[in-house]
Amino acid sequence: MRRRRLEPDARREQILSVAIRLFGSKPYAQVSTTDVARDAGVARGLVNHYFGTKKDLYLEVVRVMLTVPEVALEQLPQGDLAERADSIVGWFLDVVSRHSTSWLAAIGAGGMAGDADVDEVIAEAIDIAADGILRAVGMERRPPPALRGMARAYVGLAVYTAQEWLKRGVLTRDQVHALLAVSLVTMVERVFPQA
Amino acid sequence: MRRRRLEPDARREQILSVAIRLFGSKPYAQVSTTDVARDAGVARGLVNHYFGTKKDLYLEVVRVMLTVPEVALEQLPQGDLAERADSIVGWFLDVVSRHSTSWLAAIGAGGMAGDADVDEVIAEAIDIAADGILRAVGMERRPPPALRGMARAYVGLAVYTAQEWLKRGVLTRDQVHALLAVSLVTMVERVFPQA
DNA sequence: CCGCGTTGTTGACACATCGCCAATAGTGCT
DNA sequence: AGCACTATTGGCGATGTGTCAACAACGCGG
Repeated sequence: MRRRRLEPDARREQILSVAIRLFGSKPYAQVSTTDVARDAGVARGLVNHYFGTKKDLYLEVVRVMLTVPEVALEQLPQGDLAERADSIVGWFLDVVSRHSTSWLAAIGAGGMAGDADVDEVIAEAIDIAADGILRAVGMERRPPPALRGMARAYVGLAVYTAQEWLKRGVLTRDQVHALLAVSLVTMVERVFPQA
Repeated sequence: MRRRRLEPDARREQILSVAIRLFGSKPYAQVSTTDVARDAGVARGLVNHYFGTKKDLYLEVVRVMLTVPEVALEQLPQGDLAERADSIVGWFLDVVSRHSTSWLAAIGAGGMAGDADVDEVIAEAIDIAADGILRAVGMERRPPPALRGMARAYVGLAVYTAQEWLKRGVLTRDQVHALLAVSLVTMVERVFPQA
C-alpha cells in the first residue's frame, strides 16, 4: 500500500471537500466517517485526527456551505424602498440558486437541527443575512433585538419560499421574487416601526 | 425479575408516551432506544417489536406532536379580511404556545430534517396548516399548487417568527401577532392573486 | 548515498447503538 | 391444576465512532 504524505493544510482541505460533497447530497446520519475516508482515499482515523469528532467535521461543512459572498451588498441602488427591496431580493435569489443543493442541505441542517452547536452556526448565518437585509433597507447600524428578531423572521420566510421554488418547483422565480419583495416593503413600513 | 404483561395497545401507548417525552426534550440522535426502554421499564427489544425501527418510532412521535386540534377553524368570524387574519393568527399562536416545547422540537425535526420520511410527515403538517390559512381567508376549495406553495411559505414565516418569540424571547406575543397579521393581509391582497 | 528524526498516516481495539430472533414466562381458559 | 397463547426478554451479529500506539514517508545532516 502506497502512502502519500501531504501538507496538513492540503490534506485537511481535501478531506473537507469530500465531506462537503457527501453532506451536501445525503443527510447527516446517512454519511459515515468511513464514507468520507474512503472517498478521500484515507484511513478513517485521519478524519478524526484533523477534525476531531464527526459533528465537528459537519460544523465545518455547514460553515463553508452557508458562507456566501457578502460582496455587492454595499453597491445597492440608492433608489426608494421598493427598488432597494427589489435588488436585495434578487441578490438573495441569485446566491441561493447558484449553489442551491448544498445551500438547501445546510440551511435545513441536513439532519442535525436541534443540536445546540449546529443551531448556533445556522443562527449565525441567519443573523448575517438579517443584518444585511436591515442595512439594505436603510436601517440603523445598531438595531434593537426586537428589530433583528423581525428581520430573522423575514429571512425565515425567504428560506421557506426559496424551498418552494427550488425543491418543490411549485413557484417560479418571478413569483418568489414578488412575494419576498412585497413582504419586505410591507414589513419595513408597517411592522419594523413597532420595534 | 418480575414481568408485567399488558395489552398490546396499552403497552404501545405507554412506550409512545415515554418516547414523546424524550424526543421532545432532546434531539433525535441523543435519544437511544435503550433510554426509551429503560424509562418505560421494558426490554429494548420490545420497542422494536411494537414500532419496528427507531425512525419508525420517531415518525409516530412527530405525527402526534404535530397533530393539533383542527377545531375552531370553522367558527371564525365572518368580518373583513383584517379581522379574519387577526383571529387565525391568534388561534395559531394559542396552539403553538400551549405545547410549545414539543411543537418546536417536532417542527424543527429534532435532528432528522433531511430524511425523506421525516420531511414528508412535517410537510403534511405544514400542508394542513397552509390549507387552514387559505380557508380562513376565504380562498377557494381547490387552490392551485402555486397558491398552496405561497401559503406554505407563509406558514414558514409563522414558524420562524414563533421561534423568535418562544425560543429566543426577543419578540413579544403582540409583536409576533402584528407581524403575522399584517403579513397575511398583504399576501392575500397583493401576492396570492398572482397564483 | 545512507542513517535518523520528525510527523503524517495507519490499523486495530474498546465501546455504544441498533435490528433481529429464539427462548422464556405471564395470563386466561378449560 | 395444567395448558396453550403470546407478550416479553436477553443476547447475538452488524455497523459506526473515538482513541491511540505503532508504522512509514519525507527532509536533513553526515
